[in-house]
Amino acid sequence: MLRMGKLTDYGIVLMSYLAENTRLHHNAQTLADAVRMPLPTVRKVLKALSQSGLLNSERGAHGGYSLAKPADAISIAEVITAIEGPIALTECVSTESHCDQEVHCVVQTNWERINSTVTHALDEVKLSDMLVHQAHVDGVSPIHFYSSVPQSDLVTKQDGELHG
Amino acid sequence: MLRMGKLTDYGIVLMSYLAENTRLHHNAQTLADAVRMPLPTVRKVLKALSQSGLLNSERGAHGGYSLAKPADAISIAEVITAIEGPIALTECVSTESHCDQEVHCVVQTNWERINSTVTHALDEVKLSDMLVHQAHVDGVSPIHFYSSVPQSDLVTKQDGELHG
DNA sequence: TTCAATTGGGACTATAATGGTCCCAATTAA
DNA sequence: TTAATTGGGACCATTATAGTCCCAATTGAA
Repeated sequence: MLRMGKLTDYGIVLMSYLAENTRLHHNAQTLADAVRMPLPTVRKVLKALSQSGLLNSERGAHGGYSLAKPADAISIAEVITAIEGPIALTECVSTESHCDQEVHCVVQTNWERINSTVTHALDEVKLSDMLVHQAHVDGVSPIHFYSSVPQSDLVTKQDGELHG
Repeated sequence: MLRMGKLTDYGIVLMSYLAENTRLHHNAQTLADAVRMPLPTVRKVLKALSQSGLLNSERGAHGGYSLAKPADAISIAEVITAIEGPIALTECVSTESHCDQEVHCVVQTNWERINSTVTHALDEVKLSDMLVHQAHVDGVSPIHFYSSVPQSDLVTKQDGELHG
């Protein structure tokens, strides 16, 4: 099974949500509520997306996040890369690889081709393509953006509860 | 990073080797030697490939493995599936998924599309495509089929360096 | 028949990766 | 100043993976 981390899935969901509500102000707490994920995890994902330049962030009171580019200019590949690092199916095509046999490795060349094939495929799918219901459904509430991810796992333990 | 297990990489290498030497008799030990991987691991991978019908196997003395189909009829997707199970980028598109929100989950539909895009891409690459040097090099020894995978294991993991 | 060479089908363990949580510093507005 | 908020980690528990090993079943040959 080709795998992608859960955090990346969260990332797609969050980005999709932001793509839908570009006007509003979104801080981590708001997003966590809207998407029904635990705040700490949401914050982690948002940080990664922000660091990669996919999100603009503002600190301080009234801070928050917003898309750095239009939704049709953000590809799924970018989101994946933001959270999981460069797309590389095998170690040998990653930049950190230092396999001694590289020079002789015929397989590597082919992996690179496969890899770029996949990367291209994921690059053609834009964030805006994820908002299908825009065209099909009217009046869909944000609740429909819930992740594919297990709610059962999501224990709501949050670190922001300092007020007694 | 989109990940694929090392065992799958081994699998590709082994399959490639078998595709090159279709005539000869190949038992696990022979293959392990040819490809310079530890025997137990090679056996594990060969079992998986055999179980999925990509390899024919013969038991008993003089037993061994051979490709079940011509190399141009075996896709990379098949090999991946044989070793890692069905290709599914996220849990929600896998058959074992039991996400309560599935009905409401708009994202899922899109993931399925992305997933099939990737699957198709990997389906178009055949095992025979991995044997590039057939056309370019003459007299290449099996040694060139070494895996992309760690001889000296990759321990260079330092991701703590994050500053925009 | 008996033995040796193989694959089949696991079980098992140590290690690495991941998910998830939490803490505190820096920033900003009121 | 104080409260709200992001930034940049550290930390731990759980899971997944790689890798090894064992023994039964099969087959060919002495």
